Amino acid sequence: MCSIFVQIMESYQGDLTDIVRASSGGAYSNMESSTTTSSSSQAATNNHFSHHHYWQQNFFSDPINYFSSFMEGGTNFGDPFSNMRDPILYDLDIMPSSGNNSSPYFNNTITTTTTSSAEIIRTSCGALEDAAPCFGSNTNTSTATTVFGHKILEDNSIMSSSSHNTKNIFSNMIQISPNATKYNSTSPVMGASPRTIQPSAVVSGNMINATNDFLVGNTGVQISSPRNPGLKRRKNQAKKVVCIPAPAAANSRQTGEVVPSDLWAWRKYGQKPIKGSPYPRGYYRCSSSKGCSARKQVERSRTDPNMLVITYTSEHNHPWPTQRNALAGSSRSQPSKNTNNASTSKNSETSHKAITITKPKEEKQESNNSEGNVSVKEEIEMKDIEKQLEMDDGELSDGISYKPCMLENITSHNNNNQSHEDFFAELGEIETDPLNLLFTQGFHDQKESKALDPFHLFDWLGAGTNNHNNSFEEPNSKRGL
DNA sequence: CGCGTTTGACCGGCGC
DNA sequence: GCGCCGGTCAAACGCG
Repeated sequence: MCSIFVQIMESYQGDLTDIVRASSGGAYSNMESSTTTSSSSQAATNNHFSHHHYWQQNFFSDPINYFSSFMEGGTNFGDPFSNMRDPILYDLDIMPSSGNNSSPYFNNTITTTTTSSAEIIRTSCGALEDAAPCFGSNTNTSTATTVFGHKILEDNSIMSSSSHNTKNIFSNMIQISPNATKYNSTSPVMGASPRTIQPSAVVSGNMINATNDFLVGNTGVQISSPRNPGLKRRKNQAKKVVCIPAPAAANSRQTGEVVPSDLWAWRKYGQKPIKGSPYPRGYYRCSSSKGCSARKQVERSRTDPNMLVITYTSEHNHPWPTQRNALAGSSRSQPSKNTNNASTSKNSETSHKAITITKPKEEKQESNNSEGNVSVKEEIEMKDIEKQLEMDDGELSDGISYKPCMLENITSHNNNNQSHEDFFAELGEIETDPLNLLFTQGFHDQKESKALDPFHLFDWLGAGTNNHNNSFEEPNSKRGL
């Protein structure tokens, strides 16, 4: 299973050296373990990337908006566009359903801390095993559980989960451990009790509030023109760090990283070698809209070259890019691409599907969540889990319901099943994914008809980012399986 | 033409 | 005060 940690940091000048693995298994190991019978070992890690291109690509929608969207039912940050759904949610939903028979396995766990100087949101994403058919071979052994949960964790949950090494999905999470105390004193948003983030035990507090504090509280953070003296350093700038499995280097450009795609259009404006790291850091800003201050930095973890660390800074001040915008400038070709036919038939078709799939066959009315369109099926499946989760998370009860989109066979998976169970048991309330409906139906349909290639969606989702190169263009060819 | 990347230079914060 | 370092700019260039 792959794990993604999103870390929200207040006034954190993160040092990637601080990134550590929670466990020896590492994200990849987890990813692998979920998809294969073998226990975690990093042996196969390189091959994972291709398998997970799909989710990687899709998973990286703007975490800021992503979180905000579900935290406040899409209304948050004081952002006029907060209602805009983050494509990431789509991604999350898509994944599970995209699978064929074997249940796709996909978890998304988000945690955060309120009090810590570093606001942390973890996102754990299960490997898309089943997407594998589209991506090529898959070790695909035992049934992967279709666990598709988006969860918000409280720190205790995290803690405990981390303690269950073999059973908990968190056990192998990579953790970003910022120098939590570094800027405590200066951070207005920081909680009263800053604390150091421990590698295995991260988060605390109520995520919602924490996030709100962070997100909303930081809305006042201004990022003006870079050369503006007062703002250049942005010590207090809100940051979110995402650590993900890095795509195969071979798929990247000469000097660039394979940056997971999202719907936002990013333009690279700089690259710098980072001291202490053999890998350069790429600087991207949102090109979807002029004046958008959203930026991100992409670099490989110095501690684990297989991991990409993406730091998001600031927020988008505009709606989701339109299709056109998302695609704008994305046409730049990559020399070695097009090895995969599936990836070539891009955008028009898929995007259309993705966009048009806006209503689930069955909708659940989330009273508090204006966007809470969740299929009944899903809800039922998640009922039990949610019950457990609800108990843990009082914060989320604010009408925010964040549910796993596709939860199938939750009990039917292999050796990792239990981890999921533990996982959910320890998680906070699951929220309804506001974006579920978008892809939910689409994938159900797809699932049934198999007519819809996950790649198509993938393409669509990936269209917003840099280029084709970032992604999944060569799911098979680069896989090395 | 409009978008992207590349890349050297510039600037400012920070530590010594 | 100096140098290191990270973040950004902006010109040059590529691509469709």
